[in-house]
Amino acid sequence: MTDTQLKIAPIGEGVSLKARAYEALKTAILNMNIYADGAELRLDERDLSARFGVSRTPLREALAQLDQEGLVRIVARRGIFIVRKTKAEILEMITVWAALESMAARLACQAASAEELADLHTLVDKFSQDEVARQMGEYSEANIKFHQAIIRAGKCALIGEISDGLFFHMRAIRQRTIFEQDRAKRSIVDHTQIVEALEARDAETAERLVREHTLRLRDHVERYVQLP
Amino acid sequence: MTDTQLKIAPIGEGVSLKARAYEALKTAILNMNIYADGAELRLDERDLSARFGVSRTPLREALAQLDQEGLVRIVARRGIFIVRKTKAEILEMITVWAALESMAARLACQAASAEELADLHTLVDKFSQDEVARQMGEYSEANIKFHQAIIRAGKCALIGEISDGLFFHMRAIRQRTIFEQDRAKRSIVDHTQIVEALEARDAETAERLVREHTLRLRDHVERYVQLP
DNA sequence: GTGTGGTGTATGGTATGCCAAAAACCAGGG
DNA sequence: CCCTGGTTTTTGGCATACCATACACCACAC
Repeated sequence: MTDTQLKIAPIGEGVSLKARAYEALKTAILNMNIYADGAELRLDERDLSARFGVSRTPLREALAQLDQEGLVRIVARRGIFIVRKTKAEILEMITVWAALESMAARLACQAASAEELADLHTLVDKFSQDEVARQMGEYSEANIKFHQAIIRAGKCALIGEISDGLFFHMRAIRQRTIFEQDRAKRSIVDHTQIVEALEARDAETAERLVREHTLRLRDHVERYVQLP
Repeated sequence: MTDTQLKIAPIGEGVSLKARAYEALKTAILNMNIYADGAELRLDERDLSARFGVSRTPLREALAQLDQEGLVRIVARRGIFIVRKTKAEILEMITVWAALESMAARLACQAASAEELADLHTLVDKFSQDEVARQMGEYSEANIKFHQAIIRAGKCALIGEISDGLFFHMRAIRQRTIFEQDRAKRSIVDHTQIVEALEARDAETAERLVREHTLRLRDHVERYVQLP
């Protein structure tokens, strides 16, 4: 495919300061272990604006957005605090995730292309063949990819958006690899069955398997994961 | 119950100007028929701040929040535009709604109190008995209450939050009573069956019925509703 | 020592003004 | 009449200054 149009170089960072501050803060919060004991959960507008080199205005807008997304909580004349999700909130997020991904699986039975199904198949095969050699971290990556691929195959952008938000909130927890403890083998079996149902275009079964798989994760977290 | 505590009057509206501007704008947009031909879909920061009697800063923050929620779209140096949802987006919202409410129904089979089930029963009986006499508007109200009651009975706050957002976005459409055209009788049957399944604590059936009910609405909209 | 009231300080909320880019407008030439 | 170029206006983005309140600290009375 030859370009007949002149592609304009993106000159400066065409992004607004607000958007950049938002991304910077989001990744900063993500890469921080907010569950550590001595973690500084308080942010200061003036300090941040000085460190970013921008004024408070765009920074405040970025923080307001993070507040709305639930990553931080802004309290008037008190401060801005990084939110630690409670266990109950985590469980609710997994529940919603189960609802959305199972619906995505249902949709995928109609909407998924043969190529997407092949990709899913590959994802499963890949880490079932040499599961032993894999480190938990790599398995976790593949695990995430698998679930995201199902959601994508459902072709419902809104499900994808909401799920992405949930994934983000849970990443701080998932990093501790607690979720996957002792669940890898069971997951591989589950995933295999899910792919089979998708390939058979069996919506009822695919939906049920995905839902049960994720709700089992929910129960696992409820029973064995302890959160501050 | 006698109050032994001194109830402090809320002196001034303890709410921030941003929050008030947000609410005002939200209801204003809601009460506006944005699908009319001559509808003014453009907002102006300075004009709004003058009309509200507040400065641009809190107003901008309120608008930024509405932007994130998808009610308006802010384009730098172009303007702020009220968003008209496309038909595809409406269909996706109904799909997500189906996923969430069916999960809520499943949860409700475990979590719903006898009282909540009785309330649901009442809601169904109420407008099945004298459905003929009801105006479509009243039916629509009862319809919404029914679905919200199911979600509440599931006891998952996050499902409630997300659903509320979806409901809001669809209200502009629902006001046109297009959704319910020719669907009232079928809905009443559906609702009756749903309540029966809930009362039987039959999670599988309740989930399936709710999902099918909402997905039928989706198909109805897809086929018969025409959006600009 | 303890409680109380005042005062200073930190911090988010708000108002205001300027800036740059996009759009609208306008004048001139063909 | 239409295109073209520049100029003005509009509009959201950003910086800055000030405000109001929650909190901490301290002096003082008991």
